[in-house]
Amino acid sequence: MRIATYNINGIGARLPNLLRWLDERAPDVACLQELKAPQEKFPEKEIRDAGYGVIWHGQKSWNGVAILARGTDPKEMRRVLPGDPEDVHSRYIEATVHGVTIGCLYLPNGNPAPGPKFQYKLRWLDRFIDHAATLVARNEPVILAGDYNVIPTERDVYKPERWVDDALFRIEVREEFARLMGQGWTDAIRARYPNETIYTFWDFFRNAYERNAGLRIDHLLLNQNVRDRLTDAGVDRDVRGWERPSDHAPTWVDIRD
DNA sequence: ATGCCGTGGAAACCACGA
Repeated sequence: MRIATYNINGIGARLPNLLRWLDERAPDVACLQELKAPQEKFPEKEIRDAGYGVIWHGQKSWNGVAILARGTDPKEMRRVLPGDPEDVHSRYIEATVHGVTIGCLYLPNGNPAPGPKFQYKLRWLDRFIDHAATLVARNEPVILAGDYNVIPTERDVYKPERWVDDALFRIEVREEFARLMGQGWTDAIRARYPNETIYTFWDFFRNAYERNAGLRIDHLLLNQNVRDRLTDAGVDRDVRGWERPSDHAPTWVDIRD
């Protein structure tokens, strides 16, 4: 069973790319972020015609998350991150698919830092860690997949010294991420490739993809129940080189049945 | 050191992203 996360940066502009990726790679579950579409403008028919059941939480202009499941409908568990009724950003949706609980998240960017956006990011991370604590110990498989907007370590960015003041790499954010991992999650890409340079995002400009000036910010965290079932993990980095690509590449895990 | 690019929405510029 392959579970992928893919920040598509606008489902309107990215639909052909998304449909090609679903057709060629056939992930069993796909967590999408940055739909950038209101609820009623999500291309449900095209997704279903491609063979996927789907739930989504849209928002005009920004954010927006979805969970696709091949040949079945994801069973929705929640569509907001608990802890702040006044937070109206569409950044979290959670479902079970074939007995696996899957949280799909789009963590706030947080730039510029410091500032209100950075404070929002830290608050959101705090709420996310609280929610993750309720999931990590479950005696059932749980995977938290998405665009974390967190560079976990120096190995995960092409030039760490340039990013120390950025909201994706600031020490407060890295410490929060480490606190989350301390609950007992497994970073699947890092578990599969302990010592390699792996990126999931390349900026649109300055030929970042061609120079491999990337970041690893899309993550799949596995709880202890599912960790031992991990057989493979990777990044579909070639998708970043397709026509009209997102700036992120699909990132995935394979889980033994 | 920096939105130089890309998307969406509104209205031929701006907000936002990382």
